[in-house]
Amino acid sequence: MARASDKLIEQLKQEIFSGLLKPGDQLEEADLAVRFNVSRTPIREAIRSLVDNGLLETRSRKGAIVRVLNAKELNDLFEVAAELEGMACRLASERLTQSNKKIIKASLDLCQAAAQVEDIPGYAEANLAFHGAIHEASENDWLTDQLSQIQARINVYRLMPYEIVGRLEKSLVEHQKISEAIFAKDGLSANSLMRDHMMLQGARLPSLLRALV
Amino acid sequence: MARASDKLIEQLKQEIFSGLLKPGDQLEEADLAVRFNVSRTPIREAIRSLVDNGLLETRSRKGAIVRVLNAKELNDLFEVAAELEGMACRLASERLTQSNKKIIKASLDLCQAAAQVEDIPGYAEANLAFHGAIHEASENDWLTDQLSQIQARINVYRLMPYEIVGRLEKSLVEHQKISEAIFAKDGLSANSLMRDHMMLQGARLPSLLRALV
DNA sequence: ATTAATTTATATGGATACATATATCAACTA
DNA sequence: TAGTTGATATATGTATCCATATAAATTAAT
Repeated sequence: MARASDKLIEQLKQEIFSGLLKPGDQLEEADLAVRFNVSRTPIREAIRSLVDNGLLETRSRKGAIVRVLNAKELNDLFEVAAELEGMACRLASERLTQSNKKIIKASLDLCQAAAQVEDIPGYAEANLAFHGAIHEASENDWLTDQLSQIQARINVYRLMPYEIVGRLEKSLVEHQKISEAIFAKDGLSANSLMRDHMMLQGARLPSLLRALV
Repeated sequence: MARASDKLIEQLKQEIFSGLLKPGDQLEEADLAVRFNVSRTPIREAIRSLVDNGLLETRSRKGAIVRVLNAKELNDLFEVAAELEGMACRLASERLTQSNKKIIKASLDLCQAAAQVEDIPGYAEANLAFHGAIHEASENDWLTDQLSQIQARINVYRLMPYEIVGRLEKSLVEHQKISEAIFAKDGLSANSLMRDHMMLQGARLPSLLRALV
């Protein structure tokens, strides 16, 4: 039997990522205990975990709130994300196996299919698959781990209604170029192409923040 | 008043980093509760935190043990550390302020002083100061945070008696070159010099692991 | 009427009591 | 003698209880 707190962690993460819990929202242990029909103990453990994870923050005796990232913090986060994504591309170039190549290609096809019919949620999913495929191809588990954590953090700020006028097409082209560089084992190009790709996302941050209310 | 679990976390970290608790050692909640004269509750919170931090690991109903990193995991960790340290150098080159420059210089002097008299613990401390100064100069708080966490992890494996025959001198020269590149605002060189510097450390891993018993 | 102080309520931090799963050891059978 | 099964013990997981700090509200004083 899985621990109750583990389920709670997943559930709360979902609620944060889905936007149900918005940055700044307060979490009260007693309320959560009633909602999830468990005692306060596993609730407290889950909250602690999420605090350590950086998704919540606490002030002494003031309970936990969903952490709010300001513009600089988000920018810093994106910079690190861009660097590590670029690193993954470099390593993938150096260590590419046939099977990983296939997986990257498949995810790229998904991106293309979604882009053609302008299926935005579909593209978002395919996009994650594409990046995930590259992470795996890096063969560095620590890196893969870090990136999935960072991605989770970024996703909190990504799901709000955002206009992607023509951005799907551009993103797809960038993906294609990145893949080509990896397949050509050109780690240097793959690295910088991915970094640029990520930084373009990051450049949209200010408008995201404004949308945040 | 600080929370009891916070103090426990620091204490347990110290014991892990100091080698008192070795990888594989089991931590029993009741024992710790007696040792620290608190109830099991803060003990459990501390353990959870350390598990999330990656310093401990748990299996269902089997309690917590000090996490053991195998050769590949350590290698993966070093690769990421090297990349992020390099990134810090690049950013420091781009954003260097006069005050940060002074701090880097000061830490470099500490390294030199320690190296001249072959003061190994002194050099280790100066080394941390040097890297820390560069982290700060990157002006990226997220990066600084990640690096300090990674450094803590690496330190667990670093404190065992390791021979540094002539390594102090070499390390110092590398530090000097890195600083020069940063001061010349040559981010590209600073990045790769630091990456190489870190990877040299990483290359000593196999012997470290053998020393681990 | 406004502000400050005291009291009261409530939510977090910590201790303890209780439930349950796993491991160890012993006994019995093949 | 070796292996399997069952009972007991122990450590983890959960619930609840108690203490205390903080916040809110009410009252009193200027």
